[in-house]
Parts: sequence; C-alpha cells; structure tokens
Amino acid sequence: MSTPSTSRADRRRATEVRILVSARELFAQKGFERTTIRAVAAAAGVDPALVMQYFGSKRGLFGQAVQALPVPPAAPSDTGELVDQLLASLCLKLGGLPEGALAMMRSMLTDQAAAEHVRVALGRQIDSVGAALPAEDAELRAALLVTALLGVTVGHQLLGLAPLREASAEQVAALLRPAFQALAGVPERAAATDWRSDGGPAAEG
Amino acid sequence: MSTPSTSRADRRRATEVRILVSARELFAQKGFERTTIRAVAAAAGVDPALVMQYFGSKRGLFGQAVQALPVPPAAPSDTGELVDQLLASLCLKLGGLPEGALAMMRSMLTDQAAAEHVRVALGRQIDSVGAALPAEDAELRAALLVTALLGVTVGHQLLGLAPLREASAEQVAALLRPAFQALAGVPERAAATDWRSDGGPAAEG
DNA sequence: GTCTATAACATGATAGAC
DNA sequence: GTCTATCATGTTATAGAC
Repeated sequence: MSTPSTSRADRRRATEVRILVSARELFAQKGFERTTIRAVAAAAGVDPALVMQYFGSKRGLFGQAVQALPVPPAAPSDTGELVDQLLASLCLKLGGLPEGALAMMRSMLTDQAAAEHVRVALGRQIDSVGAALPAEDAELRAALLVTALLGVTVGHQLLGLAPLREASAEQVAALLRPAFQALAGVPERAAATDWRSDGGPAAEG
Repeated sequence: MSTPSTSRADRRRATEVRILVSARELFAQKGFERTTIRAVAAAAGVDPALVMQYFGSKRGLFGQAVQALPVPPAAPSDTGELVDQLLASLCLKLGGLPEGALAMMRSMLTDQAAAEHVRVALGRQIDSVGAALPAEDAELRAALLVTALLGVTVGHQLLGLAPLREASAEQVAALLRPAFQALAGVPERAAATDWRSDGGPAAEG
C-alpha cells in the first residue's frame, strides 16, 4: 500500500497512549512503588521491555502518565467569591478527580518526587489564595484552607470514608461554606447575613 | 554467676526492641513498601533473617512496630468543648506525633492494611464526634471536621508545608476555632458573641 | 534445643544482546 | 521490538553455634 492508513509512527503513538492509559490507571490504584512495569505492559498488551524503551524508566513513565495536580488560577479579589471558588473546585474533586491527579495524590506520602510535586502545587495554591485574603495571617489561613480541602479530598477519594461518600457534593459544600468563610477571615456578621446564591451579586459588586 | 544479669530471654527481648525501634523509624520515614527487612536489620545491627524469625514477615513486623493511631475518647456533650478538644489534639499532633502513628499515616494511601486501619480509626473518631454534635447532619459534619484535621496534619507532618511549619500550634488553633465551630453547628450568633475561654459557659447553657 | 547465619528461590527493575 | 542477564528484595529452607 502506498498510503497506509496507519504508519509506523501512528502505531507507535497508539501503543504509547495505550501504555500511558494503563499506567495512569495502575498508578492511581496502587501508587508508584506497587505498580510494576510488567503489570503495566500486560494491561497494555505489550512487552515489558518496550515500556522501558519508550519511557526510559519507571519514573519516566510516571512523569509522562501522571499529569500535574490541577492548580486553578484562584485569585479573585473578593473573599466570598474565593471561598465559593474553593468549594466549587472541591465539588469537582468529589465528583471525579482526573485519574492522573489521583495517582499523584496516592503516591505523595511515599514517593519523594510525587511529594515534591504536590508540595510545590499546594504551595502555589496557598500563595494564590493567600494573596486574595484580607487578613494579616493570610498565608497561614490559606494554608489551612488548602490543607483542609486536601484532607476532605483524601478522606473521600483515597480512603473512601463512608460518611463522605454518601453525601452529595452540594451538601458538603453547604456545610463547609460557613467554616471556610470564617477561616478566610470574613467577619462573622457578614457571613451570617446572607451567603445564599442570590447574595452573590451583592458580594461581587 | 548463678544469677546472670542478662539471660537468653532478656537478650532476645532487647534485640526485639532494637529491631522494633529501627523498624518504626524506617516505616515512618519511607513507608511500608520502601522499607526493606535488610535495612531494618542493618539499622538494628542484626541479621536480616533474624527479623523474619522473630516477626514472621514484613507485615508482621509492621503490625508489631507501628502502634495504632491514637483515638482520643472525644465524646463531650458540649459542642464548644468538643471543638476545643479537637483543637487540643491537633496541637499535640503538630507538636510531635508518635512515630508509630506517623508510620501508619505515611503508608495509609499505598498500603491496604494501613489504609484499612486508618479507615477504621477515623471512622470511630467520626462516630464519636458525630454523636456529640447537635445538628441533624452530625455524621457528615463530624467527617468533615476529622478529615480537615487530617489534612492539616498531613500538610504539616508529612508534606512539610512551609506556612504550617512556621506557625505555632496556638496560632493554628486560634484560626481554626471559629471555622470548626461553624462546622460543628454552633450558631453563628453564639460563636460570634464570644468564643474566648470565659465564653464557654454561656455556650453550653 | 534454641538462637543465628547462610543459601536457595521467586519476583521486580533495569541494561545490554539479538 | 524481543529476549536474556544482572541486581536488589522478600521469603523460605537448611545448616551451624551455643
């Protein structure tokens, strides 16, 4: 055939993608250490050595397969809006975190590279949130907000705690909102006044 | 000597303790997977096979070396007091978590047995806290409180986030208190009125 | 006999040969 | 691209020391 529909390069790319998908899934399920090259290769239907050929090492495969943690821009000037944005991102996470981010979080306590990645990503998010907070303890408050979210996400997605799995994302967000507003430094009166959705326009203007 | 100061059994117990101490330290630092029997044996100055002889398997060693997560009784009837107790336990954690608990947390995302242990321990704590909360969403609120605490602890102890490491436990507790009161279901007015130590009696009445 | 050390076997990661 | 060799590790079995 003079013009084959699938060239060598195409087939190679397709194989790479198959390997990456299998790797992402296994890394998310079992973490970095307990995921074996052989298992990834078997899941992708290729020879184990081929995985090494393509990605150099298990760590190289991890880096390619696991995308960075999603770091939302998250720098609205209004504090109430910031809280809403944090809660919205949590809803997304509770709904379904991308498998790559799951894989990164799964390994963050036992793999140095993953730990460093998460540390940097969370640090950036803390800086971003902290810059939007009015209080003097902005950075610490931001760190507490971000780590609290991390804890809820871990408890839900990674540990599978029943009370969190059974609750809806909206329910979680509703309970968390006043707490986060307090943590963000919103005065109690302002927070107690009205924080329903129709209160939004008033807050953002 | 008719009464030797160190009998065989004594020396064996001393060796066991040396192994357990080394194991706990390595498990806390590197997690279950990345800790090898050989490394533990080397740190304890014994033969690797001896470790197997004593503890049966790597998992047996883990079970012996790593104590359970400390589960405080945590069932005061007063909500404000409950929040204070949670914050106090956090202060302890930030000050210095026992190495065994650190080891358990380090492995909770990548080791099934550790995950199950933590899941049960957190579940018990959630039930305990939930039983003390007045709101109808007690269990979910308790789960959010406990996982938020977990996130802060992880961010501080395991990830070493700078803003948390630089802050004092008292500072963290002070910022967290209003948020936790909101999450615990303390009415905004009561929380805003006065949540200093002398405000406690007013809240419980 | 009990404690300790050595060796054997299985699996996994990686590198080099074909 | 595939296969084999090498090294590290967990585990089991066997032999030696007291």
